[in-house]
Amino acid sequence: MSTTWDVDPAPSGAGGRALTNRGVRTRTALLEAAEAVFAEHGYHDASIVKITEAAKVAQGTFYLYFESKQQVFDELVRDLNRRVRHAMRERSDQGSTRAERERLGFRGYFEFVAEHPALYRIIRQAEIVAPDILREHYERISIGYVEGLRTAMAAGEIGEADPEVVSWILMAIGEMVGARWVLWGESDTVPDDVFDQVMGFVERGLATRGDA
Amino acid sequence: MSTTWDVDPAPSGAGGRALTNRGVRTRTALLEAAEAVFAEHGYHDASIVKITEAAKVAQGTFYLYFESKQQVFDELVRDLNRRVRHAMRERSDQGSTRAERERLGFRGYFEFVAEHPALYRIIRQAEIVAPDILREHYERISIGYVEGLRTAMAAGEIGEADPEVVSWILMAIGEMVGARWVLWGESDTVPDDVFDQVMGFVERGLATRGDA
Amino acid sequence: MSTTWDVDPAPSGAGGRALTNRGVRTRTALLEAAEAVFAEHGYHDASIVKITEAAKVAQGTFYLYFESKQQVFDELVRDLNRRVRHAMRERSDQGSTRAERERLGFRGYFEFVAEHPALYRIIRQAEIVAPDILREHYERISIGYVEGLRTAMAAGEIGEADPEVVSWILMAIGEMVGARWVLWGESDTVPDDVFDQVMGFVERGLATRGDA
Amino acid sequence: MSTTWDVDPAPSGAGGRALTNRGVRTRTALLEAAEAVFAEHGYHDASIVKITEAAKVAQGTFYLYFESKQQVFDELVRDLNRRVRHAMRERSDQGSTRAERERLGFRGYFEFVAEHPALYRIIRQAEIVAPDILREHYERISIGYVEGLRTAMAAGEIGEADPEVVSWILMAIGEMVGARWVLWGESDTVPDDVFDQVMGFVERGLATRGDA
DNA sequence: AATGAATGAGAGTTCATTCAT
DNA sequence: TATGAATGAACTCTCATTCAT
Repeated sequence: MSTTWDVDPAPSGAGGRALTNRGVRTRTALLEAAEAVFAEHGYHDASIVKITEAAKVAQGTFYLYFESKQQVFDELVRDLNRRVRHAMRERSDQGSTRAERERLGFRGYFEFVAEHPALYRIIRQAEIVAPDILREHYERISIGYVEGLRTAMAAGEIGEADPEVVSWILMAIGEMVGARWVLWGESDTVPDDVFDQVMGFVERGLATRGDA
Repeated sequence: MSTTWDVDPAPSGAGGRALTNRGVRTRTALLEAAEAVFAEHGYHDASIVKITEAAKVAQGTFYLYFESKQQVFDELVRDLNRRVRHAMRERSDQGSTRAERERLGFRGYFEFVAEHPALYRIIRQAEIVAPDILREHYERISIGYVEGLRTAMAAGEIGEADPEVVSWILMAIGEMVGARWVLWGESDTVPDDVFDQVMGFVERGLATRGDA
Repeated sequence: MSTTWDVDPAPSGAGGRALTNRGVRTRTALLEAAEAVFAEHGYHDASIVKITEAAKVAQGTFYLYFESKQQVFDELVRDLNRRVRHAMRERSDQGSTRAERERLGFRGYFEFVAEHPALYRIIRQAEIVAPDILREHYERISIGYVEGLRTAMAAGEIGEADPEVVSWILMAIGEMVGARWVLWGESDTVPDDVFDQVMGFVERGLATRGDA
Repeated sequence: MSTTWDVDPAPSGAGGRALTNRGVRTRTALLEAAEAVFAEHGYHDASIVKITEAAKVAQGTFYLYFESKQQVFDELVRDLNRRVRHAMRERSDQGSTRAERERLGFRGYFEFVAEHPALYRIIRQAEIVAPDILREHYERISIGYVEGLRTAMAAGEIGEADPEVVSWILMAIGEMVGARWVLWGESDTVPDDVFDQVMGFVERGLATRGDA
């Protein structure tokens, strides 16, 4: 079920040129440094100097691997998207019932946020800095959701509803709760009682009219 | 029930000094210009030059009324917060049943977004540029919600649940749906079928277990 | 007979904005500094830092008055063009016979080169850096020549010939002799014997067939 | 009559080391690439990357054959000088009378310019980039002229005059007319009427007083 | 109250050259 | 002989802020 954009592209240099092993290492170092720096300072206050310093390479080296500051950012957002989706899918696959998979998926998402607060902030900046890629990001997560929702509806496990709308609602909840209780909160994860409240709301929202 | 931060503060100059009538006019012009410029270019690409040009004053004049670029931005976000809450409350007050008020509140929010897409973008930038004020923004909206939810729960109109968690869920849904169907969408408002789907989910989520 | 491009344009800032007295002074300082720096280092090795240092202003100040390095250069070339033509015309106007005016014009040109070797080098660079403006430069000088040549032909003082072609020949000679004997030469001016040789060639070249 | 600097020097590597066949091929490729790149972009905007890309070798390879960017440029100018002189001489040798040789020489020069506009631009840049070599360039052409002029004077074919001065005048005319009518002009060569005008001026200029 | 000239640090980016393989 | 990664200084240009009038 994996689509083309799930595939991790082979790393290449700024002109699309192939890389030696050494080149791959440097590129990775730069990408990781960029991730950290963007997260800490935000897109605009992240500078190439800071990134190259963090990667321990000279300024010019940056441009051997990326065409511009914007380009690394874009790549980072796409990369993050792949990783979030992977994390969620991996977790939810372990559940045996539909509801359990739902819970595990959310848990997986919150854990991901807790582990990569850096990346979370990057996504949020994309609204201004790379709007197209942000939409792509949401679309992709949405598509994954829609699939599962359709199956569950067909099986009568959840009520009939427009799966696309529902998918955006679920994303919304995940993102906001993640921000409020993981990023801004004091604890490292969404507290159990809050999590239960959230899942309660979601389950009722998804339920066939008349049960829940 | 209005709290202190609901009150529109009397405008003052950069040093907190009182303003003449002329001063008030200039300040207002600058604030409006800033709003437009921040919305169009984003925080970082908005420059003082652009703002003062739009306000038709000299560059130096800016600093007679604001201490820094950051400060105008903060003020703008706070101002926007007041306006959104006002718009929502005004609308929902016109409903007679709880569910109707809920619907009207959401409608009000989406209309506000449609009319002020500019301001919506400003809020989103605040995540990076003025995180404290952004949290303040959400908290205030949350508090308004919580009030209403508590009353409704007491009246048995909706199910028992942690009203704070629910309030954040409602905000999440409003914001994401607003972005997806109003800002990025082709239409000027959330299409009726989508709106119904959203409200359906919300009503089920809020419902007492066993009804809906 | 002065044309529009002979008129010295009122100095203005980068955005075309009007200048205060102080502004005019700074602009002039920058222009003079640019002239010196371009001449000494050539277009590419002339840097804004060097120019602003020479003008004793901060780097940013440069951009209050000029939009780019290229723009100052263009302006400088145009300015120089005005000055060369003025110098030549002024000198040649003092002559009483046609041949004398010819000699005085050349003398004026060589003197100008001797006094402004800086500007001479700037012109030469224009070939690469601002080719359109360079052609403009030659065209304007040519036009001035053509006028005088036509009159002289009508009066039978020189032979019939295409005045435009002749004008380019005269420019060519002036420029090359100026480079060879003034700029690269040891003396500060074209030695008398060389000058006489040059004028001899020119006079014969201009002469009506059969005399000289 | 050929002098030492007419001899095409055996190609060698950066340290003056001898080259294998393969080395010679690489070096030639670089030189040709450099010619094209300098001509298209000008000295400063020509980069080693562009040159090595055009030559299809790696960046580092450049420095196996040349010590610096400047050095290739110098070599290119010298090479060009050889070729222009060769082209002119070859053409003028075909004439039977002195005047005919004169015409053919000019024609040859203009044709060369038309065929190698690229190289023409390189020469012009040398004024700033490699002034000494530019003077060398003119000197060499001048010397060739002087020879011929002296012979013609001795034979009474042209008037007595300082042959050096005359040679610079002739170069001046060739260069300017070439620029004006070949490079900037619409046609591929100097139009016949212009050419006749030019040669008329030159012949009169060279003539013994009293004839022409 | 208002102007606009001036500042200067810092941004992203380029490029001739060197070095390790 | 050839590669291509790495360097780092230098470049042009922007902009929030201050200052003199």
